[in-house]
Amino acid sequence: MTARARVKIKDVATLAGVSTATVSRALSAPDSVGPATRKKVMEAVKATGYRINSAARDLRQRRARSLLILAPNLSNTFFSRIFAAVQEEASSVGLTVQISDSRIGRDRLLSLGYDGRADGIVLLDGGLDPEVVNGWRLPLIQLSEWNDAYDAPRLGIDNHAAAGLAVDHLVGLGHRSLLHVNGPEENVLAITRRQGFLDAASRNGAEATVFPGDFTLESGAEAARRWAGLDNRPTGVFCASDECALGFVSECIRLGCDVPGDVSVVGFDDIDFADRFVPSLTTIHQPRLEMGRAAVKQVVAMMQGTPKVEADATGTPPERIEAALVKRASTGPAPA
Amino acid sequence: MTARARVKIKDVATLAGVSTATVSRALSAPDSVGPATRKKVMEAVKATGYRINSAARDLRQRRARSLLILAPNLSNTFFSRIFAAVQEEASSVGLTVQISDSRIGRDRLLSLGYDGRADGIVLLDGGLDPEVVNGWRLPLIQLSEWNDAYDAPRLGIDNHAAAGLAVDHLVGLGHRSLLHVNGPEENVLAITRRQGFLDAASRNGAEATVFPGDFTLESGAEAARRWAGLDNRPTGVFCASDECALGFVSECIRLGCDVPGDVSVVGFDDIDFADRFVPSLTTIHQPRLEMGRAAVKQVVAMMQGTPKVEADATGTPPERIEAALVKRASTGPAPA
DNA sequence: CTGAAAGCGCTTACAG
DNA sequence: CTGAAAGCGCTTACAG
Repeated sequence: MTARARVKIKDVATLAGVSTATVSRALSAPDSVGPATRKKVMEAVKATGYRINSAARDLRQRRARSLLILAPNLSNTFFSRIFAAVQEEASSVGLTVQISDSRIGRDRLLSLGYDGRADGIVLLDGGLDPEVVNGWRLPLIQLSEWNDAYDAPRLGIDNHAAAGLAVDHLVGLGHRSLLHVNGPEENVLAITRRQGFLDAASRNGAEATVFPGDFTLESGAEAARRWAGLDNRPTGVFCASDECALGFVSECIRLGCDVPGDVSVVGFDDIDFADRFVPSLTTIHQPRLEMGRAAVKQVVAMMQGTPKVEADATGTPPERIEAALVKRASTGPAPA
Repeated sequence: MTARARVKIKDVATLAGVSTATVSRALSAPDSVGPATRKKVMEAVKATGYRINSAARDLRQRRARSLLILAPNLSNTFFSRIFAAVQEEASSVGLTVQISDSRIGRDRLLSLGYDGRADGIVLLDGGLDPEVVNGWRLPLIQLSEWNDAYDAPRLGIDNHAAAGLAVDHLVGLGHRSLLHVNGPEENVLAITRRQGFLDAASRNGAEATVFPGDFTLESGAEAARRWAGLDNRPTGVFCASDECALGFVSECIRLGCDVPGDVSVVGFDDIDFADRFVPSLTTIHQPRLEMGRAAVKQVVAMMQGTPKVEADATGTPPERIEAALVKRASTGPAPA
């Protein structure tokens, strides 16, 4: 392990007494060279400690063997399992993974889709400039969040229907007055879940209120304080995210209220802490491993030239992932 | 935005009526070309929508403008803020970030340090084969976890002393019998925290017990069940991680015990949920943003040839980040 | 200030 | 089965 100059294919070729072309072939398609040659090359590789320079190979082959994940906030715990799933699936087909925050400058963002370092994109942000996204010349899939102006297939759960599951659950427990703590105003997930909440409440003939929020713990706590100040407190609460719901629940407890005795709370996502919180959180489960894996498969298929699947006649995006309500301890019968 | 062939520097040069060398210079060092030439080139760039092919530039310059982060578990919430900090800091100096799981095959792992796609590594895993790590020919910094057999500088808090802070806090509250829920057997952080716990307990003349664990929520819950079965239950518990501590606390509550009435619990890390849990968690704060930023600065300095800072005479690693005890609601006076 | 030419380290038709 | 040569898309001494 002494420090040595980087060995390149030419060094191996010289040592083995063959051409670089033969070394290249012996390494990438062993069957295409003679057994004796193969042996000589392999010995030279071992003796020199040669490892291929991927950057050079990538340039020559005009592909990077790399996937780019773009997310609006790398420290969001909702994403971490998706990252892990994407990494695992990508790795299994020989691709490396780059992760970047999608909220970087417009110019830098534009470059990402052009610079020859990635050959596919998994986009977790529905809030980017469509001109930038559509300007990229790379296979791309929208995961979780989406934007109708992006010209790319999407993958995710049915957020509208999922919100309905939460409402139906609360109504089934006897709650007649419902509160929704919203996500960020412009966020497509928030908009869809909110609409799903309103539609389901109306369908069930329940009273519906909406408080602002932004998916965070703190916004949930803030909503709880506001809720506590109400004259007629809704008894069933549906939060746009688990973090928000956990913030809501913990602030309620801090204020001396009982969950679910005084108020039932439902979250969204089923992050790891949801079933460890006290009380454990009733929520909508999003299968994040499955989402990450499916996204990679889809984008890899696109890289290999599979034609995009189009939305069917009803406008339903073709790639639906099943979400489900998980009943836990934060919801119970409405107080008498 | 019609689909068009990728435009390269030659196309720009032709349109502007100059050589590719001049285009290259106009773009990377505008002052080195004449104003009129510069203008012609810029117009041609705009007209063609040219964007540089980074892969080609990287190969020619023999650097990748990219940092590689290696972590043993991408879905671990402790890492997410570090990732975000690294990304932010790297981005501010023009570097992209690749993230990879460090628990991939040995061969694939070895390649990462050789393949010309990264020019620096931030390593968050102390459990890799030192031969592989030392075989890499790239500036590398160990962050959080470390391994004495790695030939690279490290950055992190003083885990031994931090464990002492937790113990002193519990002893100060009157706890005389202490329990530690350990991290994974072989993990250097776990070993160091455990030793810090034992040394501080002994220094304080407190009784000390250690249960196995692995940093996870579930292992904390398991330890709580085991604790509950004890005849003489320790009243002060120090867990090797926040997740473990939250698992311990929630299982205690589930078993009908009061925290901190019956048992005080201290965690380690100060993850986002620590202050939102009910009760909020007393823990050791690790400044993860600072850690991520400092790691990037250090590895960038190494890339620019700054000589490694050596450990001083006392053997103290030079790059210490301050950890601190954060007192919250999960700890209180020992029961009478 | 600008251009012709070499070269970063590979792969791949093409020819034999 | 193997090699000579071209080329992936850039940058950079070198010369003028």
